[in-house]
Amino acid sequence: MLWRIDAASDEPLYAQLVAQAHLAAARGQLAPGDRLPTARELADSLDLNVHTVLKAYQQLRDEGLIELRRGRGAVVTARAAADLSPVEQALAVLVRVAREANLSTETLTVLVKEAMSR
Amino acid sequence: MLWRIDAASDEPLYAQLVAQAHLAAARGQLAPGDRLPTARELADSLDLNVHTVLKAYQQLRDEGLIELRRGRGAVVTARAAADLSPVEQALAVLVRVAREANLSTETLTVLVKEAMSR
DNA sequence: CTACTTGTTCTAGTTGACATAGAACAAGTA
DNA sequence: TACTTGTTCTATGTCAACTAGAACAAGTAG
Repeated sequence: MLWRIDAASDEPLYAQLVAQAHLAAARGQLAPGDRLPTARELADSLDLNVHTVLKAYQQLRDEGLIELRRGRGAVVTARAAADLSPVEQALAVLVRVAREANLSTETLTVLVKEAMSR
Repeated sequence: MLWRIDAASDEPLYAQLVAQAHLAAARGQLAPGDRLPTARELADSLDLNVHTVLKAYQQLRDEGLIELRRGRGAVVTARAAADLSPVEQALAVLVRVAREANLSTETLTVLVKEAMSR
């Protein structure tokens, strides 16, 4: 899969990695059993710190997308096959109506987090 | 309107204020022509710094919800009547499908910001 | 068994956004 | 004119994110 990181974004680097992995899995670019690059490899190629990548991997593990084993690296789990297309569709709708209401990205983010915490 | 601020939230205080004002306007608790408390007043009652409140007010002005005038304070604009119910509905859908896909709030936030930036 | 790989854990330092604090100022109100 | 209130400026403290380096543990591969 292709990793695209925006260092200028206000979104944490590790969170960007997590989101990208989810999208890749949803698009079939990551199949169950596939291996992600080792943390040290990915950190090298993206010019990030190993710890940043590891934080992303650990969150991906918490979310059930990968398994982590010492000496072996990160392996995509069976559960990773989850279909994200409903999410992308819901996202598109949300963005459209939010724009119509003149909501800033920041404001919308607060609303999303609030809605998720309920 | 009632202001509810969560100091423990990872969401910036000013952003919480902005989101709350939008919700209040959408729910009719803020009608065009209404005045918000002055920045100094609101800062006092919420135990925040004036600058924090002013930052929220300035963003609300940028988003077209209020007008700011020295000596007078913050007045809700006509545009504030925008209906947020489509947004709340879209939010509910998004949260449901995101939960089904096991996405964390953090991950979903990245996806939202990415979608808004396109 | 041995050598190597790779995630885990620890400490430490830097940076930038957020929030606080205080002050002077400008533009409007009464 | 006196007062209110947003605007702008400087300064400071705090915290998460990121970087950095090291030692360690558990697995892989020969």
